[in-house]
This record gives sequence, C-alpha cells and structure tokens, in this order.
Amino acid sequence: MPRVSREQTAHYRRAVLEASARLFRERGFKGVSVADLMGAAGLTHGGFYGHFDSKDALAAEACALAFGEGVDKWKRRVAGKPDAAAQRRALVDGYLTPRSRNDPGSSCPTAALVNDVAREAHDSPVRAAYLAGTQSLLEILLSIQKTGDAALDRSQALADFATMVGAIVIARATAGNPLSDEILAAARDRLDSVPAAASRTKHRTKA
Amino acid sequence: MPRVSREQTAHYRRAVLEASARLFRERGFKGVSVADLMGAAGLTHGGFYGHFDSKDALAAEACALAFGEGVDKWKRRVAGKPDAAAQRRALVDGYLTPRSRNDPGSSCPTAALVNDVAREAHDSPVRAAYLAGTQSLLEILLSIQKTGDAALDRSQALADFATMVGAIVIARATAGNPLSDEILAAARDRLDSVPAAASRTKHRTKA
DNA sequence: TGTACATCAGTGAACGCGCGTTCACTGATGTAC
DNA sequence: TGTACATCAGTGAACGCGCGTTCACTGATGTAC
Repeated sequence: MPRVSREQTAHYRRAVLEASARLFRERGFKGVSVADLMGAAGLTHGGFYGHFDSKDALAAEACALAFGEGVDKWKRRVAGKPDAAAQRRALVDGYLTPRSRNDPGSSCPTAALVNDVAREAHDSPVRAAYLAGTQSLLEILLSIQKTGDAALDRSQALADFATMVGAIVIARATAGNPLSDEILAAARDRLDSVPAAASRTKHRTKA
Repeated sequence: MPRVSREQTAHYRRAVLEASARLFRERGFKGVSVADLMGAAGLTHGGFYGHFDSKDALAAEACALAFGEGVDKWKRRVAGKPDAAAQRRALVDGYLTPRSRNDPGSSCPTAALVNDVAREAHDSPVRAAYLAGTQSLLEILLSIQKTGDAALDRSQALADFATMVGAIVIARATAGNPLSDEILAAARDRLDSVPAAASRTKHRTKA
C-alpha cells in the first residue's frame, strides 16, 4: 500500500517521533533499532529515510520532543500553586515517585538519557538537544527559587535538580530492592528540609 | 603462540577484567565488544570463552571489581581525617571534581553504570553486583553520619549520595558547557551547608 | 635431571544474526488541464 | 466535475558490517616416569 496522503504521512512521522521519544528513554539510543521505531508506528523499516536523515538525527529530534513534554508537565504542575514553596514541592513530589521510576519512557529525559548523552561525541546533535532541554527544565526550577540572591538561587536550583535526577536514576537501577523506595523518600525529605535552612547558610564556592 | 603458562593465563584474565571495569564504565555494556575487551589485554577474541562464561558474566564480575576499587578509594579518602565532618567533606570533594567527571572509567560505578543497570532484567547478574556494590559505598557514607538518630542518618546518607551521583552524571552529559562545572559546585555547596541545618529539621516521610 | 607425551590457552575462520542504510519497485495521491 | 498522468510514500530485498559465540587447530606447558 504505497503512496499515502500528505496528512497520513505527517501522522506517521509524528508517531515515529513519539515512539522514539519513549523508547530511547526506556532502552537507550543503542537499545532500539530503526525497525523497532518504525514498527512502533505500524510501518516497515524501509521508509525511515523518507522521514529522517539518519537514526542520529531522529535521536536529536526525539530528545527535543521529550524535553518539550517534560517542560509542559512541569509547567502544569506548578500552575495554580499559591506560592514558591508549594510550587517547588509539587515539582519535587511529582518527580520522585515510584510511578516515575517505573516509567522512564514518559519521565524526565535528563535522567533517562543522562549516560547515553555523556557518551555521545561533544559535537553530537543529541548533546545539543539534551543541553538545551536540560536548561529549559532548570529555568522552571530556577523561576521558583526566591531568596533574592540570584547566584544562590541558581546554585539551589542546580543542587535540587542534581538530587532529583540522582535519586530517580539510582531508584531505577535498584528497583526491586527496598533501597529503591528509600532513596526516593530520602531525596524528598532532603528537598523538603533544605530551602529555608540553606538560605541561612554561607555560600562557599564561586564556580 | 598457543598454550601459555598458568601464571600468564591468570595475568591475561585479570587484564581483561580490569579493562572491562574501565571500558564498561566509559562506554556502557553495549558500547564495548568482546573483541575490544580481549584486544585491550593484548589478546584475540577467540580465547574469551576460556576465561568467562559469557559477556554478561564478565560484566557482572567487572562491575564487582569496579565497586571494589571504589570502596578502596573511599576508604583511603576518609582514612586519617579527624572527624565526621572532615571525612564527609573528603568524600564529597573527591567525588565532585572535573577530574572525576572527565574520567568515568575510573570513577564511581554507581554513577557510570546507573542507566545501563536500570535497563537490565531484574534477575540479571549485573544488577545484583551493582546493588551489592552500591550498598557497600552507601555503608561508608552511612558510617560517617552521626546525628544519633539511625533513620535520619540513613536518610541523610541516601540524600547525599543521590546529590553526588546526580551532579556527576549531569556534569558529564553537559560537559563542554559552563553548566557542567556549575552543577558540581552547586552540589558541593549544598552538601557543605546541609548536615548541620538538616539535623535541626523535622523528618517527614517513613519510606 | 632428562625424555615422552597429554593437556589445554590462545588463534583465527566461521556460525547465524541484527544492525543502519540503500534502492528498485508499486500503486494511490495530487495535479494539470 | 472529470480525466490523464507524474509524483512520491511505503515496501521488502539487499548491501556491508560488526556482533556474541563456537570450533578445529597448534604448539608450548606441565606432568609422568
């Protein structure tokens, strides 16, 4: 059944992209084949290069899409919360859940792809997409920190994010053991207790 | 040049294992081939199965070796430090360095392999080795926490570790951008400021 | 200590397989009139 | 609105390649006497 309508083609392209955004996060770039990706959209592998220049190019685009979804989700979570503390708690508590741990395919791309991207060449398109995406998530976190000291606010947002990402990835790697739930809870407790306390403390380093 | 002395054989096996412990951390389990691993020890690929049952079995053993090195390094870092605060700072500051970021092959296996292990089957031997290794690193961190409240101590150690691991992996994925150094510094600042402050704060969740 | 030979560690060709990518083909879509 | 045909999206075979694993072979090692 060749030659499909323009509209159908656009739907197929979108379906491949969405499947990629999910599957790359679940299994890593090397853990999914072009045939898998096309198959997830109900297509055979041959037509892939009509939609994308290469698997790498798709990876970069899928990465950007995944971050777009993440940004939307984060914005929805903070929307309507009365103050900075409630917004921050909404983000943290939404992030550090067993649900999120068990479903990396629809969760934070910074966490799900972190080691894959670390192993990419420095001029790789995926790396650029990952950096931009991570920065856009950080901006949301940063918009919530409000000590009045811009450098401290940024430092706090970065430390919060490191704790969140570290906890969720370790929880995934230790899933099935009690440690997995414990580390999620420990990170939640830390982020709950830290902001008020930390603003009282001296700033140590200057990058 | 077949049939080599028993001693030489043991050296070869060890060399393959050490190369694996390094290369798996650098490139991931799927990023290194059996031929690469044997080649790193100066051998051809054919003899591999005389030393190991499978690539998976080697991965588990290499993982255990990597954690053994990590535990030794952590113990060396805390040795001779006068008090808990100095020990904790030695671990944190040794962990969150550009040097460590740039050399995953000889750095913390919990961080370097976290996503690879998360994608392994739950009954995989690598997963078991990873869990045991991560727990042995946590025990060192835990032995340093001393508020007197055992549950709080454990929670603190877990949160510290999540922050350390999160910061180093994000720093790797964003290497080349200023953000990479910033996140290492932010995590150091957070871990510096947190212990005294947090022990004053109420404990929130119970796993 | 010296000789004879069985053992077995490493070699490299070969196995079947899946990968990313290319391409000739097909027939419905989209367009020109 | 209807007809004629060029376009081109998806198909599936094929490309070269690298993978994990197996195996017949070789010749130095290690052992038995």
